[in-house]
Amino acid sequence: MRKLLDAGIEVFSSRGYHSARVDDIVKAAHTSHGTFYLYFANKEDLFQALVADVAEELAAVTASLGPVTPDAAGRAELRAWVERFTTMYGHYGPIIRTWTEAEIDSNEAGRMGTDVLGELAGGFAAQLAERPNRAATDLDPAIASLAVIAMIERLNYFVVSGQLAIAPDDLLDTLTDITFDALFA
Amino acid sequence: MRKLLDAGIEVFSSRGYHSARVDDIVKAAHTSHGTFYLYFANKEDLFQALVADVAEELAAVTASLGPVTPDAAGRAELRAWVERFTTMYGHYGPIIRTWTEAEIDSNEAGRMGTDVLGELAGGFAAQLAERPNRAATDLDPAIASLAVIAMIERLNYFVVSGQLAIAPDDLLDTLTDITFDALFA
Amino acid sequence: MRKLLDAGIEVFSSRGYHSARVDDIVKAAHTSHGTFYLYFANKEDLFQALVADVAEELAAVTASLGPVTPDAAGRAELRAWVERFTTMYGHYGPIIRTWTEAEIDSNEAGRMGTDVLGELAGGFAAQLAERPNRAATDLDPAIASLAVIAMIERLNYFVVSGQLAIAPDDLLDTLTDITFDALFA
Amino acid sequence: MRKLLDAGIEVFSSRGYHSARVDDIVKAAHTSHGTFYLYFANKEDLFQALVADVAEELAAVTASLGPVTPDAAGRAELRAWVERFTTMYGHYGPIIRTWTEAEIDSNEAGRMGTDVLGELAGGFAAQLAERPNRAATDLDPAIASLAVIAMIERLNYFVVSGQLAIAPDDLLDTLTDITFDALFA
DNA sequence: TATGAATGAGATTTCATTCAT
DNA sequence: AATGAATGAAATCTCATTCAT
Repeated sequence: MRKLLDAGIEVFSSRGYHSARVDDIVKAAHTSHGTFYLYFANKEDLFQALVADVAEELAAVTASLGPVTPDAAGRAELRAWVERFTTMYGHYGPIIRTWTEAEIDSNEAGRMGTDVLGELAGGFAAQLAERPNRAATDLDPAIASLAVIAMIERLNYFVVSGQLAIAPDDLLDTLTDITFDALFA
Repeated sequence: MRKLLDAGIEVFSSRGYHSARVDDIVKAAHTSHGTFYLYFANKEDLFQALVADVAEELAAVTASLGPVTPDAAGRAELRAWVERFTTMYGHYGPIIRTWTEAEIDSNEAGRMGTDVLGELAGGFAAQLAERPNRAATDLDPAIASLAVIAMIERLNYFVVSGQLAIAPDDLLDTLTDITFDALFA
Repeated sequence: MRKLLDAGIEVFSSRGYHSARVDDIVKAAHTSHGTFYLYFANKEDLFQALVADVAEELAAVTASLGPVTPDAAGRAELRAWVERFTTMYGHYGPIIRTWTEAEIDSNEAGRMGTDVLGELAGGFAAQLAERPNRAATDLDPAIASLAVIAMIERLNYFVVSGQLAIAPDDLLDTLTDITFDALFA
Repeated sequence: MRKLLDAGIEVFSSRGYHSARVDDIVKAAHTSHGTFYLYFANKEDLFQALVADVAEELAAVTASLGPVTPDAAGRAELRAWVERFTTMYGHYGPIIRTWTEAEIDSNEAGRMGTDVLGELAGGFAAQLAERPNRAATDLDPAIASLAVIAMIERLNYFVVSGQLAIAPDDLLDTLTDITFDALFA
């Protein structure tokens, strides 16, 4: 079963949800079709299991955000968080991007897409809501948070998918600075 | 042929690239399979034609960016540009998000994905490159530009796909402010 | 119409009956599908028209056989006849071999196959029947005639189709000698 | 798989290569399309497998030719060989004639056509080459051998395909006599 | 008489899923 | 628990034929 899950990551990552064949997965797992259907009801079921793993990881990352104060210490805290996100994304990113593809279907897994990004954004928004003076700026914290999360996820996606080649530090610095300036400065 | 292209937009939008069947497209176009293959070699060929249309629109939007000076006028110029992008995305967004799905395949259309976002980012980066004092900040203009473009595209995506419900003005204001502060302030 | 017939020879020759598409034929004839169906009811109809041409040529060759006496003069006469057959086959052979392919179908043209070879054989058999002393050998003239006709046709086929490369004179000499010895010596 | 091969013989025999549909074959084999494509990549692949079987049989027949001396014993040997060929042809002939049809295509199976007949002819030619006095006649042994093989194959074809109705003994006697006189007398 | 865009029946091929062993 | 051969529904694609112009 673990072999099947790992094979699922591998195959969904390289071929995407729709193009991934059960045959590819069982071959990668060195097992048989029969075994596949012993553990999972169907292709989507396996995918959901992977998505559940990813959601757990994402939740952990969300929870790991400490207070981002409007100073250098806050910026360092934020940078560390972006780094954790990036590390996590480096591992599960391929599934997340497949997830994006599957979103187009009206299946359960698909609908989870924004929810999880929304949760990440919620982590930022929660901190902002507690800052009275933040109201001074005219940006809605919820929307702005979602915007920067969208940016962080999307830029990581381009890096993970190999479409964008930049140094890890540049990625972190850029995302941290824009996020910090936009939300926490 | 026009009917087929329009039907293509419709079907790819609602079902995504892989789930769209040629049968759906010809039904939506009120024509026959034979006619489809008269004009297009296969499903991907039709998709590529649509992508070419979109790429043209994107290029037009890219070219339409006037000078974004670090003042209120510049911010207004940027906001107008974001609005044009959002309008265009409202129309072609469904194809762009399908495009994102197709990116997973190693086909020609897929590979165009980042290229075009890269072009949009290039529009920003070009302006920044001409500003001598910009060098003061430590962000690489190219990467930062790509980051905000990723944000703009992704947030619009969530809105267009109905996963995020916010007022159009809030969307524009948020994206404009973050972008302006990150790149042009 | 002549253009279509010629195009038919060309296309049937190069692709065979089943693989030849009406589209190929009209393209080769520099005309249109509409025009094709103006002159011919369907693909088979055009093929039948070509077969009728070939049958006519074959009948002419059959009729051209003079008396083959059991001496050098007879051998020369036979050789001249084989040469005429070979010349004719060089032109219409491709259609004849397509004909062989079409024989497998239960269409009218197909069924004509052996009939015409039978006619050619009949030309030989008729002469043998008039020779009283021929009865001395134990071969049935009709069957032996068909056998050598089969040989002549088949060997020419291999030459015409490019599967067998031999000098024209060797082809003629071999076929003439075997035929002469088998039937007329 | 054996069922599919047998069904292939049956269907190719009755409909020919191009007209045979995979659907016909799986129906004849009482199996499904899926199973067909489990064992064969496509229609041609199955055909090639059959051709390989036939080629093997043909090679066995070729190898079975003993010395054909220029006397009654040699003639008997030859007649026995022709009988073996005819028996084999009675079984595999339908595939061989389909093979002839497929020859028109430029596929691998097609190209094997003359090669195998050439092998059969080679069996004759090899014996003739060892006979010093044979050089006396002016016929090239290789060409003459091919001519009689063409005759034997083609006449058997007409019999097997039902286009020619003659007694088995007449067929054998005719082919044996002509071949013996042409090559071995 | 000539055209060629449009048609749709029918052929090939794929692949998620089942089930006897 | 594990297997993998078998299935067949569904998808893609072809091409002979029609018909409005």
